[in-house]
Amino acid sequence: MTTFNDFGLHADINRALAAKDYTTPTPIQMQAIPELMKGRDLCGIAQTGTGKTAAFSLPSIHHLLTYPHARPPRGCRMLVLSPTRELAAQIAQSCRDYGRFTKLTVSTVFGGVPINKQIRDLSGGVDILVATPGRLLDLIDQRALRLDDVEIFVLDEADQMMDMGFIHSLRRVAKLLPSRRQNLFFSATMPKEIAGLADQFLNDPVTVSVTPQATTVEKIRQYSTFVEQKEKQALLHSVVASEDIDRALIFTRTKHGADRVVRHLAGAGIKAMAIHGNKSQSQRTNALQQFRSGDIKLLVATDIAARGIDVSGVSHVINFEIPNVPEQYVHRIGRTARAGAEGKAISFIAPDERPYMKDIERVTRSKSEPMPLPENFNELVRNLPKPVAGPKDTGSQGRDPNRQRQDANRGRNGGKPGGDRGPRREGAAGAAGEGAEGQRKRFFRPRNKSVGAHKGAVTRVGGR
DNA sequence: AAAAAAT
Repeated sequence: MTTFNDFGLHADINRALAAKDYTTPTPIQMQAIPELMKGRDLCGIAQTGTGKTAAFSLPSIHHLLTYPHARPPRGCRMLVLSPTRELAAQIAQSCRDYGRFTKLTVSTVFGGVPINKQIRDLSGGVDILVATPGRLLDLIDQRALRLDDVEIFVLDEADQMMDMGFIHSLRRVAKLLPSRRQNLFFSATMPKEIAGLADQFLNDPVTVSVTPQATTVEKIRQYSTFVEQKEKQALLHSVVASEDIDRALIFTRTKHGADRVVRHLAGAGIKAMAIHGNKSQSQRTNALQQFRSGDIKLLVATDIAARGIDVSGVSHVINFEIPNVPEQYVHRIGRTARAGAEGKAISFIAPDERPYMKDIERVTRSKSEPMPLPENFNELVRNLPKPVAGPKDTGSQGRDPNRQRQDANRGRNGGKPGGDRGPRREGAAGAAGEGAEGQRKRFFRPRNKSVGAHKGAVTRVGGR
């Protein structure tokens, strides 16, 4: 049987693994680590929880140690991009753990927190940088960071990074990377568009897949209940009371919805916190930290927490509202039953959500078990405690009519999703010289066929 | 259609 020691990783890494009591690699680690140590590009189809972070960070740290190199001032040797701040923080923490017996430096940069410390951290250069796209570009624009020295580039949750609003940043980042580098690309699902992108982006990649396309994790028992939207809150209270919950993640479709659920729970004397993109970064960090520590057992979240967030002991995922993208369901319920544990997913399905659930069952090729409403449900609905007042209800209302900056960003993406309308619109950046070649659709440098794929094979770009 | 990500 393969153990971590068999990979021939740097001794300092093995020491860290031993300290963590890690001996047996997961399937993705088994497949990916040897190839990555050869310097190959990698296309990984995997969710977090499959051991993905270690799969890419261990061989990368090995590379950084084996080919020592002075830290490039204001640069980094390895760059990891993540779609959410929480995930970035989590990845950075893993890298620190694995590199704890080395002198490698790990930094993380994302928005919502002061930038000055990040600028200072970067000034002398770092070995590993984990970032979200917005702040990364901000730092680059401020000349606090450059990407010329990146040897390893990791794109995590690539399918989410392809979304509108991310893709522009991603293209910019890609252009700033040196052409010779190792690319690692991870995506939980691999729909056609992503596969196409991966193809442009990776150079003769090894493909590893540990979850068959968007299928539901086996260990999770899935239940669903048909319930009117208005009565979901009562059902939630009943579920919280009757289920043996260690930790539960409750997903809503909107940020507002998440807050409302928390206020209702509070009204019934049930402690819970919300996490979503309208909360300040400190509130977000705090909520996640309290959920991790067990101070709160219920975390109500938008899909900000659907991916990647790795909290052990999540016994239940409750879909208070059904996601309308089936893949998102897979991500959500993947927050439970992690690392061999068992888990339960319970979905509340309002009449108008039935089609979504159908879609989900088709995509996951699984069917959830019906969970009946409790006997005394009508009574529960009638006696539902009032929610505690929200911030809006408490104090001065609408004393803020100058709220018209919402649309400030609108102009940029112009909202035309698939719109290939005209080659012009490179938006804000203005006519940035940019090659005229038909590279509208090329998010990344075209894949260079130049054989070899070996370390030495210098890939050239732009020479056409 | 919503959410995320820069201020």
